[in-house]
Amino acid sequence: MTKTRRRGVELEKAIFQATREILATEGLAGLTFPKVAAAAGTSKPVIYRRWKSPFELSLAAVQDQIKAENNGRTDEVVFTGDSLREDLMQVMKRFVISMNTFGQSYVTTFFSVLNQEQGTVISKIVEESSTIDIHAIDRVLERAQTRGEITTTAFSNDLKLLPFEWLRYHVFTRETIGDDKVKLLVDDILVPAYRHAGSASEKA
Amino acid sequence: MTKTRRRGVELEKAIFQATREILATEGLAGLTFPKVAAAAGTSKPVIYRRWKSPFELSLAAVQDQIKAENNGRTDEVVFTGDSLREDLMQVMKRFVISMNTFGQSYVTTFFSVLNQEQGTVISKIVEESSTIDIHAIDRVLERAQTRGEITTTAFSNDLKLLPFEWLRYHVFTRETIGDDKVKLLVDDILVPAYRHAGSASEKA
DNA sequence: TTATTTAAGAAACCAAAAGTTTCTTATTGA
DNA sequence: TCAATAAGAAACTTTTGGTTTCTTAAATAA
Repeated sequence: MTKTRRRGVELEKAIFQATREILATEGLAGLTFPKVAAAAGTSKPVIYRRWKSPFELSLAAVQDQIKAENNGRTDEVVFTGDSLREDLMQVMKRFVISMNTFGQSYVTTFFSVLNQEQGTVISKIVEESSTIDIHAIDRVLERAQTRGEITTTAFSNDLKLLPFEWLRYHVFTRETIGDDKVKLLVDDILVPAYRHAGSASEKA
Repeated sequence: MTKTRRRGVELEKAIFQATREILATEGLAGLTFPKVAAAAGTSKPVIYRRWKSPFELSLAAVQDQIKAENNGRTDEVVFTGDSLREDLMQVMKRFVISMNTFGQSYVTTFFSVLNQEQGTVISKIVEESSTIDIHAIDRVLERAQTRGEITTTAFSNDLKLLPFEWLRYHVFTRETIGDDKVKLLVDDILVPAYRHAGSASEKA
């Protein structure tokens, strides 16, 4: 009988997988090297040799998943709608999908809990995705302006980010985001807001 | 020299105080009975006799503070504005203030981290405050309808809760919520959204 | 194929900190 | 003043995270 002994990337994949499972069930606070080793069916020294802290391991595990699922990022989408509403629906639906897959554990585990230095690392990640989100909205707005649906594309970043942040909130609270929320967002919030900017009353 | 030895409510207050301090600095993950005992200047058995887990203690400590600061709840506010916009500003500003005081630690510490059963307890708390929030918005909308500013008060709870949830999101991410966000919310989001409902185009 | 290198896994060990028990004594109030 | 209650000190147990050592499987090259 040949004792099978995994090593290299194969072993690493198993460790990442185990890490993500613990992250999902117990959060970052419950992630310890001994637990990971047990869950991955390997030994503690293997983990300690590779990573300095559970936090670093968690980042690696999440990035591994993002890399694996990195087909169809919100960034490089081709918009095909023929109205502001259609384009917005495309952006938001795509966002919800990516959120409900890898985003689920990624966002949920990484907020709160993080003390001092760790917070900055997460801030970086959020900032990056914010850039992508804003970029997507900008393109949608430009298309809408070309069509003549809106009269300006000059909106604050706060406004542009609001829909994404609101959806993320619901990920925090472990709710499942359904089509109803997306529809509400697009039809009752975003479209009116963007159209409203062209109107008269701009109070200071 | 008389050895002073606290007991009863006096002692309990000190324990709650210490609990909140640890909660604020290290989060729920860092809250342990020995630490609380040390911080409160008492002994471990005192804590162990009263609470079953750090989580239960944390709930008690936060509720204690809520009870103490329970003057001026969003619920029983008398609205004095003479427009939909004014009333909305009052609601949201009050929310931000309460959020920036006890809400700060309360919300920040309790999301994520929570595994299974704990999540449901928190959901309860959030649900309760949601009820209050919706109630406040309802009253604002009724007043606006009476004034003739809007034609209906029939909006989904999702829509009514959106502003509160968006603000809470920013509390999560440890940002400070300024007047700019409140103004954006009221002028560029809420007022247009509520007014929009009366308009023609209601797509399915 | 065999020798050599690399790295995984088992097991024993250490240290720190959470949790428990016992006993003493201050405080309250009958 | 005495009895009942509850706080605090201290010793102890248990758990668990982290480290070290050694054995041996797997990969690589001679």
